[in-house]
Order: sequence, then structure tokens, then C-alpha cells
Amino acid sequence: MYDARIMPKPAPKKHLSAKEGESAGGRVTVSIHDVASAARVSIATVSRVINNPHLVSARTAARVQEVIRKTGYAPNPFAQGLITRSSRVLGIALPDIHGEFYSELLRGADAEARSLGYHLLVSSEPRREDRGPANGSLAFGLIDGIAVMITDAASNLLKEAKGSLLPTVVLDTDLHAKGVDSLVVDNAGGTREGVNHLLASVPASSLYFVGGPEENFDAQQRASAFRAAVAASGWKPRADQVSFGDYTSEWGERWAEEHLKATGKGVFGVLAGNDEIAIGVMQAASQAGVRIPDQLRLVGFDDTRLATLIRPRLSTVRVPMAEVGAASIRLLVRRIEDREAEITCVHLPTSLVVRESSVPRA
Amino acid sequence: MYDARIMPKPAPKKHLSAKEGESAGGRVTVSIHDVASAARVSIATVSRVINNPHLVSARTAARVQEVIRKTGYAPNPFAQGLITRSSRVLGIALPDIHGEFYSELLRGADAEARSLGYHLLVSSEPRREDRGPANGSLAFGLIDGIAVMITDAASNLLKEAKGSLLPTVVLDTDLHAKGVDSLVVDNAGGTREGVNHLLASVPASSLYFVGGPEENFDAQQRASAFRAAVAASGWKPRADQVSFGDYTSEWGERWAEEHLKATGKGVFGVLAGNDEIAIGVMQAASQAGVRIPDQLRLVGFDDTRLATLIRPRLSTVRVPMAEVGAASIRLLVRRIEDREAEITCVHLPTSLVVRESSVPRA
DNA sequence: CATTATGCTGAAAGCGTTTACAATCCGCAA
DNA sequence: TTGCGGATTGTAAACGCTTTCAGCATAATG
Repeated sequence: MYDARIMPKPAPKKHLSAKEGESAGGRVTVSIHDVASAARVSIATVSRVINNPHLVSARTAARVQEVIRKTGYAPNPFAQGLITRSSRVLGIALPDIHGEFYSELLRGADAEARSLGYHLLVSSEPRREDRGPANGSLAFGLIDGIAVMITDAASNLLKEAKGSLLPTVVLDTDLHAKGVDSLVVDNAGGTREGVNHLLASVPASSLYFVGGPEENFDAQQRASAFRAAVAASGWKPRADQVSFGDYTSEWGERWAEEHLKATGKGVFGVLAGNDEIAIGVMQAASQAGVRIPDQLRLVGFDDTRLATLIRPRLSTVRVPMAEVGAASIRLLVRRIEDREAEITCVHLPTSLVVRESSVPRA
Repeated sequence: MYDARIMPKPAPKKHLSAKEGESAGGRVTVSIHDVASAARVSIATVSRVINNPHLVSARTAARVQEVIRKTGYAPNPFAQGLITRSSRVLGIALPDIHGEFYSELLRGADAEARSLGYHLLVSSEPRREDRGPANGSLAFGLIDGIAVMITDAASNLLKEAKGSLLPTVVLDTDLHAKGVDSLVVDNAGGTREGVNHLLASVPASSLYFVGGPEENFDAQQRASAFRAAVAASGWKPRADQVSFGDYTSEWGERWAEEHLKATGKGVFGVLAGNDEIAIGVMQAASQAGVRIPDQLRLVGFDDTRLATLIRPRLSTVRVPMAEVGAASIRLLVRRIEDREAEITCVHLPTSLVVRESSVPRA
């Protein structure tokens, strides 16, 4: 039989730390042992006070709490992680996306993570050229799960993430059929709304989609939704009504310079792949003396701050960027805390915001 | 004398892991023990292959490397952190700053951290209202150091960070006198440049500074540099030449609406606290029929993307946001890797970018 | 040949937690 | 008295790594 009183204490050993005077400087961290001895309990009890208070008598708990407060003790996350295999840190990997989108998304994700008691480790995907080989950009092993944003098929973030065997969610691509929780924005719905809005004052044959990079999933979705919506009105879209480029105002400008010539006197409409393209179009138009919204009706995409700063104010399809971040974190945490949860694809709605750039003046 | 051969091996114990067949599913992580036994060496040797390859014979190292490659072994960062007391994770705490600034800064910081072999844990400062009490927003204990951005005196991020005893750098405030590595942007120099540029075509008495929030350090610095630069030209600035508001276009608009009335027919100049304010001013001006740059010469601050998207294009003082992020990480890593390094304040230059909004047409 | 240096390797001691298990103390029923 | 169960606490075993120390060849030196 085991009897603690018989066995000689195995010598005070180590942890000569702060407990005895030791006033001499330099002690930096206080460990659970320090708290335990100061409170005259075992380290197990201290741990319980923190993690399972109901297992400890009120008197003891109070004493321990007091010591914790006084010493400023905080558990060492490495030791905790080693044993619990979790760190309450979430990874989020983003491609090199456009400015405002990036920060809004991150803001949403960070706020949500914080409110769920997690921290956020970010990692922008390095540009293609400077990708080291087995760079191991993500801190697998340290994080409890990871949210990756996949904007085009060339990204290998997803492979990396899945290889890590960590709970994973993908943003901007529906992979729930492949067993990955996903979060997508309703690009199709927003596009349809935008098209229908334009169709109210512009003939389908004079409607154009000026998109982002062709390899980009968003751009693809918006383009085919555009074709579908135009077709739904009874007009089979010509090939020249849809173009791809990139997400810059320069591309919008370039497109407009070419097409403004070709276009006759009639009214026509443009749905841009994002707000910046729209602004490029707007500028080329004003350069060419084409009035907005009189001759050209324009709708952007994303509803960035730009849209309200420009004149005429830009009608645009609002994408809830912060909500994308927040929802992806929620989805990820759900998966972490219940590995058996059903694989889900969350759809986030978009909505048309009508401003001056697209409605004929009264 | 110690002789390993005399002591009986203390029983194979634990780590029944992957080594023996065990084909049955479920093994997730491979530990250093697995690698060691597969390579028929001790765990110490495996560790050395990874951390001090020169201590291991080439033959052994090759064998171990091969096993590592095959098994995909990666050291457990918790165990490493527990013993080395470092995680190669850096914290960066940002207030709720404006969109584009935020993302550029983070992008710079992330790229630099990655290239130095660190990861980045972000944390936006929660808005004032929802600050829990001992929230402990930052993952102290997990990170090796922290960069905090302090935009006004009310922030308590710094106190928290210093209380953590972690290596710390502050952005946007010079605290090197208080023993904290700092990183500041040359607001004064940029402001001076902007003022002098305007002074070339506008009398000092007709120059205005439309600043951000009065409690904001940047805004303060820019305002007093404005006063100083104007004074240096020989004109003592009137009180109404400097105003504070916030960093929005609405404030710029409001300011302009009031002041455009008061101003007579003469030419006047505005240096805005940031680009967005400048755009507000620009819009109010165009509303009021005041032509830019003919009657109003305008210079912004920050050189965000906005500045080139608006017409006329906005002259502005460029602040190297990405470089601020990168430099702060460099400074932080230097401190982490050499705690004795001299306390430093890094100054980042600003530079005036002249576009159409501020130069009289030929 | 005896000694010493050198290169390589292994054993074991932690690092600071959590948690299974054992032990004690107590009240209460048998 | 005895035994049982619940409440509370303590002991010790992990968790996976780094690093000191010691052991042992083998090479270099006297």
C-alpha cells in the first residue's frame, strides 16, 4: 500500500525559484510550482483551481487565487500545449489580395477569434516567385486549425493545409464536396442583381462585364453569372460582352478606352469585376466625354470605401468582407471543437447598393 | 563510475507508436522517438541532426535525414518552446486604424517576419467599449516579442506589453528615451516639404492644415510641423489655419464647406492630415465651384491608392507603410536576438509626391 | 607503448503543465 | 465497531524536445 508519510520526501530538488527570499534579481517567470508552494498545496491543486475549480474546496481555491493574483502567475502555453495538444491559436493564410479586402477580412476574423478565445496567426501567401521549396510557411504544429483563402487553382496552400491534417476551412471556394468546410460569397446572386438592375435601363445587348483575372475563381463565377443573367433576359451574350483582365483601375481604363470608341451613341452598361476596375472605366469615360450615368451606367463589385468617395458615387455589389473573416473563424472553431461536425458550406449573401453611377437622372 | 552496460535498460516503456507495425489507423504525429528508432540512433542524435548537424557524422546524419523525409517528421513546437523558451512567433498589436494603412503595414511586417524565419500573431486592439478587464488580449507567453502601434496616449497596449517583460518595439511614437525601441515616420519632414511646396504658389496666410483627431500623435506632429514650417516662412500662423477633426472624408468636406465661404477670391492652399480628408475637401470644393488646382492647391498625406484614383490626382506626402511594418519587425528581431542591443529609434523618411492637385496649370 | 585529444554517440535530466490514480478525512449507515 | 462513499488533496507519469555529461572508439602525440 502506498503511504505518503512513510516515503521520505524525494528531496526538495529544483525550483529554487522565487519561493524562498531569493530577492536577488533576475527571476522572470513564475511557475505553477511557485504558486503551489506559496499557497501550500500541490501543483495538481493549482492546476485544478484554474481548469476545474469545482474540484477544489472554496477555502483552498481562494488561497490559491490570491497567490495567483499576487504573483501574476500565468500558465506556460508551451507546457499546456504539449499536454493538451492545443494552443488556441488559429492560422489564417491569405493570398496577396487587394488592400481593403485584406484588412476588412482580417479585422472580422480577428474580432471573431478574440471573442471565441482564440488568437490569430496570419500568413500571406508569398508571391509566386519567392516561394522557397519546403518553406513550410504555415506554423503547423503550433496552431489548432487553419483558414485558407483560395483564389485560384494554382494555389498550393490548400494542399499544404490538408497535408497538415489540421482542421481546415477554405474561403472563397466551395470544397465541401471534397470534405472541407467552405465559406463562399454569393457572387452569382450579386452579379444577377447587378445585371437585372442595369437591364432596367440598358438593353441586354449593350451590357458588358469587365472582370478580373481569368484564373481567379471569383472572376470566373461573376463572369458566368453575368452570362447567365443576360441570357435569362432573352439575349444570348456576344463573346465581346465579357472580358478578363486584372483587378486594377488601369485595366478598367484600358478596357474603356477601347470600347468607348466602338460603342455608338446609345446608352450602355458596365458591370465591373471590382470597384477599382469600375473607377478605371469611370475615368476613361470622363476623359472621353462619356457622361455617367447618362450614357454609361456603371456598377462595381465589393463596395469598398472607394465607391462612396468617387463622384458620381458608385453603385456596387456589396461583399461583406468582415463577415467573411468572422464566419470562417466560426466555422473553423466549430470544426476544432467538434471534429465530427458535418462538413458544411456557408453561403454569405451579397447585395446591390444603388448609388448615382447606375441610375438615369430624373 | 557510470557504465551504461551494467544498468538494465529501464524497460522499453511508452512510445508504442508507429515503430512496430501498428498498422491500425489513427497515428497522427510522428515524434522524435519514432525517427530515432527507425534510424537506429538515440533521440539526442536526431535532435542534433536538426539543430547541430556538424556534431553528427555524415553517414548517420544521412540516415536520419532520410527517415525524417520519409516520415514527414517535424519537431513539436510546444516541446521546443518549453525548453528553448522561444517560439519564433512575433506579436503585432494594432489599434483600429484605417484600412489601407493597416493592410500595407501588415503585409510589410509579414513578409519581413517570414524572411527572418518568424511567424506573425496579430491582434487588433479591441475598440474601447468592448475591452474586457484582464482580457489579456495578447498571447504573452507564446510569443517571443511584440510590436505595438501606439497612436494616442489613451492606449494601454504599451503598458500591457511592458508588463509582459517581453522584447517590445513601439511604432509611431518615440519612446527610446524611456528604454523602448521605437520606430517613427518623419511626419515633420513630410509636412515641411508639403508646406514649402504649397508656399511656392500660395501665400503663407492662405495656407490651412486640416488634421486628424487632436489626441492622435501623428495629427499632433503634423500640426505642429505645419505651424513651424509656416512660421519659418516669416508668417505667424493664425489659430484658424490649423484644425483638428478625424481621418474621414466627411470631416474634410465639413471643413471645406465652412471655409470655402469665408475665403475670398484669392488662391489658397490646404495640407490635409491624410488622403481621405483631402478627398473630402476636394469634393466640397468641386461642389462649391472652387477649381483645383486653380483656386485651391491641395496636398494629402499617406499616399494611399486613393490619391492616384481621384481626379485631379492628389499630391500627397508619401508614408512608406509597408516599410514601417518591415522595419519594426527587423528592430524587434534584433532586440530578441540581442537583448543587450542599444535602444534605438529608427526614423523612416517621408517624401512629397507631386501630382496635379497642387500645381498651377501651365 | 602509454597517454591525450578528438569525434561521435547515448543516457538522462529537466522544461511546466494536466490528469489518472491513490490516499486521506469525514459523515453516516449497518 | 466497521465499512462505504463522497469530497478533497497529493503523487507521479506522461507530453516531446534540448542539452549536459559521460562513454568509447580512434587518431594524434610524447
